[in-house]
Amino acid sequence: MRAEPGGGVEEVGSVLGALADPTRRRLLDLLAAQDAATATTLAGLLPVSRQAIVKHLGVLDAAGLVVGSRVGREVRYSLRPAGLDATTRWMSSLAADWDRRLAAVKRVAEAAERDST
Amino acid sequence: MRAEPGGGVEEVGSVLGALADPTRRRLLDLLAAQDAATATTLAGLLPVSRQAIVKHLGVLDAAGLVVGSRVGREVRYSLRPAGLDATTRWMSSLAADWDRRLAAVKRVAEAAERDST
DNA sequence: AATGAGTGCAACCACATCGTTGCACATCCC
DNA sequence: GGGATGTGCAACGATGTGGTTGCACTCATT
Repeated sequence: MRAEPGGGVEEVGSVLGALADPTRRRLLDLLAAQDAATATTLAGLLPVSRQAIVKHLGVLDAAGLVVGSRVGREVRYSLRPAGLDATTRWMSSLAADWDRRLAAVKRVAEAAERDST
Repeated sequence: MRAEPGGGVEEVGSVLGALADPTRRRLLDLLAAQDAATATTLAGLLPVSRQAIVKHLGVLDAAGLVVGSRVGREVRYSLRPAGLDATTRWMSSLAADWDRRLAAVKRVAEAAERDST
């Protein structure tokens, strides 16, 4: 079963982990630019072997960010709108979450400031 | 020199990498909940050694998400509002970026749909 | 049917990462 | 001063990760 961002805590890590690698981010960029591509094609655009690309696509797939579908003898990979969409939403909520916490931290800092002066 | 999210591409990776580890995310949670804490204290709250905590805090510091300041014989670590703030902003812009691309992908998909029918 | 392009699987290597332990050094407090 | 507490450094081990290569297999094309 593929990871569905927005679900459990486990998925958070898989998405962040997938996004942490620069080659995988480039892969997402490339896929966004051309809708769909095969591992072999992508390997021609990046300075790594096809097998390395395949592994990266596997990680991205496991994180629910990408999907591959077989067409004849080749496998076309493309972005997974649902997964990416969920990820962006989750990121926004995480950002909001942190905003709340930072606000709390700032309040404490200001209170300490007042106490010391 | 510490990483400043919102700056170059390199920092993106360091922040995502820092956030990818569950123990580090818990560390951020704990720091958000109590404003400041030492590595020794934090080690008491998590199932890992103090040294492991120290390393994690080092990674978080390198990503600009946390800061440690010496107070007598102990070192108090706390969240770094500037770094986290920049990170949340960057995440939002990344999300927006993806939204644009996904919209483009969807247009292409719909066009293909029209062509094939 | 035979060749070529594309994929899948497995072994392997180098290196990073997460975790440990042991010990030396600094600092507070009696 | 001397003991307790906290930090810093270093070595080490296990495991994960990014990358490679080699080879077998599948499918299209002629």
